[in-house]
Amino acid sequence: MKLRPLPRSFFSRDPRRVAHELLGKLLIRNRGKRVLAGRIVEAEAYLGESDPAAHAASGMTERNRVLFGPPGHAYVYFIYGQYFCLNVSCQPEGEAGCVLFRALEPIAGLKEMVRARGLRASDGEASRKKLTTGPSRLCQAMGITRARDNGKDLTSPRSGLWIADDGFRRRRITRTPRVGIKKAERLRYVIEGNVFVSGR
DNA sequence: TTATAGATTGCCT
DNA sequence: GGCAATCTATAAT
Repeated sequence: MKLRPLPRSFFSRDPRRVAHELLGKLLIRNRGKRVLAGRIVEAEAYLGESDPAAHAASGMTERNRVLFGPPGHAYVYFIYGQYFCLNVSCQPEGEAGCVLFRALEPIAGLKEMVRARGLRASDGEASRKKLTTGPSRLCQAMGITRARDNGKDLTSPRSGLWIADDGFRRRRITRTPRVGIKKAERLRYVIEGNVFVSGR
């Protein structure tokens, strides 16, 4: 399997375009000799300061500064007192915008993911499906935290967290409203029929 | 199968 | 002080 990192130019575009084209790509975590990988099956676009639901809505703060930096970098935020969510910055430097990773299909490092999620190998299919289905679940499975990963360059394998094209060609893509957002724009992108897409 | 409550921190008004 | 781009367990149907 040949893995090619996505170039920075891929992310220097409108988040809607990036979210759509990210489906089917791989999110890869290298931890020492171990490799964790999942295929992106669900993502949401968040626009810049014009998007009231985006963290960038009211300008740059200490928390969201990555969103205004160069494209292709990890924006990890802490939510509900106990969870993390992973985004990748989009648009040229100076302009905000990002894509939220909402669900992966586990590809490599399943045993590690099971352990990181606090499950047991014997837990069965129902819980196996919940391994990386949901923005905070996938962060748990891949060991993504704000302290460790916020600001990392996702276009470089050397950062230990990166995005690759392995030649996979996704099938049909559906658009729906974003999860937990009142304004009902269809900025959520999912691979149609994929079992690992999150609920709602 | 769906509905609801509770967890628990830090960001922003 | 209010509440969030969530998840889990438990209860009700």
